[in-house]
Amino acid sequence: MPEPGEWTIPEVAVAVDLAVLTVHDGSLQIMMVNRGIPPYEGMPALPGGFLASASESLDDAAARELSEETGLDAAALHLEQLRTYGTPDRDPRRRVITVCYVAFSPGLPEPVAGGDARDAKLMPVEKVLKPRTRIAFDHKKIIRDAVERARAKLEYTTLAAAFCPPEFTMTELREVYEIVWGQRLDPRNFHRKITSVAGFLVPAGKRESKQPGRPATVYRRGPATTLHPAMLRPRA
Amino acid sequence: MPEPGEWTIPEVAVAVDLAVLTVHDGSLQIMMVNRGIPPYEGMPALPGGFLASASESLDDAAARELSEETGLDAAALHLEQLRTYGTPDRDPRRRVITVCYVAFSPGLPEPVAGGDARDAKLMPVEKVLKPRTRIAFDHKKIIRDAVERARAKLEYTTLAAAFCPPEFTMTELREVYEIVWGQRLDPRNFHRKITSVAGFLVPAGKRESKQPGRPATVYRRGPATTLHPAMLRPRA
DNA sequence: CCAAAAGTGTTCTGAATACACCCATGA
DNA sequence: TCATGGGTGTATTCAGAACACTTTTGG
Repeated sequence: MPEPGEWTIPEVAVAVDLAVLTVHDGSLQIMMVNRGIPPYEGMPALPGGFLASASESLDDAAARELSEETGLDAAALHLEQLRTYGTPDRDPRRRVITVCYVAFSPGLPEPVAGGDARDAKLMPVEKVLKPRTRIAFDHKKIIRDAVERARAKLEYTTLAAAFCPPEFTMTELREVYEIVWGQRLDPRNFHRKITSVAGFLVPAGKRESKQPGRPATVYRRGPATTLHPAMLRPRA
Repeated sequence: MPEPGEWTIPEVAVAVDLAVLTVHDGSLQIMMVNRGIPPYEGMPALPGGFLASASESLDDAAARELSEETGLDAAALHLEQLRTYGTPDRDPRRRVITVCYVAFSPGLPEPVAGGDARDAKLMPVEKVLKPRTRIAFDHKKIIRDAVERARAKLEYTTLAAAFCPPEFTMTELREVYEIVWGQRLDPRNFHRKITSVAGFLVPAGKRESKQPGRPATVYRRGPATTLHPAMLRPRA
């Protein structure tokens, strides 16, 4: 292994990008910002940016960019590293590698106020991934990977609850699964499956009755993080 | 998103490291090199190094380092990105982030000849991960993640065959599972499960009879890459 | 009372487990 | 022929799928 200092270190800029997914308005949506300058001027892009200094950790940079560009609080969200993208020509100006993160956010009460988040907006993933929709850099590929990560994690973790507000009903949780997977699930078997996982949900001791019909039990997130056995996607 | 050129880009060196796993001598082993200089002089480390130029892709750098430091041919191996490690103090000399790859290699016929691979040697993972074993940088953590990746992938992919030579028996394949998972599996149920996955194995039309006992069918890798349904680890 | 949503019970089916048993070889 | 490992058959168990049915509300 050559040592730094012994040779010319290639000039590589290190960035972080964020794929913030949320379930909103009946569809899976992703937080995008509008690019103000070339390249890809005026096109939607993932929030992100370069390391602020040589001593900033990758996780800190991700949390900072999330807060700066979308006004969301990283401490309240589940942030995890997705993958690093480093094709030499992914930025036409210079060599950039970007360490990407995924975050899973509940539906936002206010449409993201404050901060530098002027341009941040939610876009349906389905629309973003359409072949004719133009997205900056290789961000479409990143979004595809992020969505696949979310889909896979629903199977064996309690991640779905991260898409829900602090208190929610079984139907809301089921809709998260249905929307992220794009599959209808049997409400009755779903109910049984979820309640059989110890610690996934804890009853809030309340009931909610918005529509006609029997009122639903209100739940909060429980301490469990993994599902055993997993809830596998129906193989369509 | 700030733009490169608008501000001072922090000086960050980008490296790739490789966790080359193999099943050898009845245990899961990993390719390590010996560090010749400080820091961590004389300690085992993962093979790896810095990007050769600003135009070298991450995948190419990984393949190049694999070949340079171990003499293995990346084209013949399954190489996949694991994760990026970028704690600010992981290298005491300067800021380094390292994009790590995992590779899965069959047991090596010759103990890795040629190339710059003078110091490359296999070490049992069990030994490497012992608390008292000292490993350079944060490489112990990386190795733990790589092993967990391998364990998980055996469940839902045909990766195990990548640990086997081109032709192998059902027992050799089962031993891969047993060694990587550290669990005994029932040979009879294993046989049925594997043969029921279309395209996992294709019979080579031969039989092998090294020990007393009925000769085993010899197989080659088939075209399948995923397992449906998955083969789950016994929950011990 | 009726429609609608929440939740329970029951049956059926597919897959994992456990293990009895047969097969084919070397010594 | 016997020990040894390869491979098949089969009963049991467990979990998911399908769906009838009960419960509890709004209108």
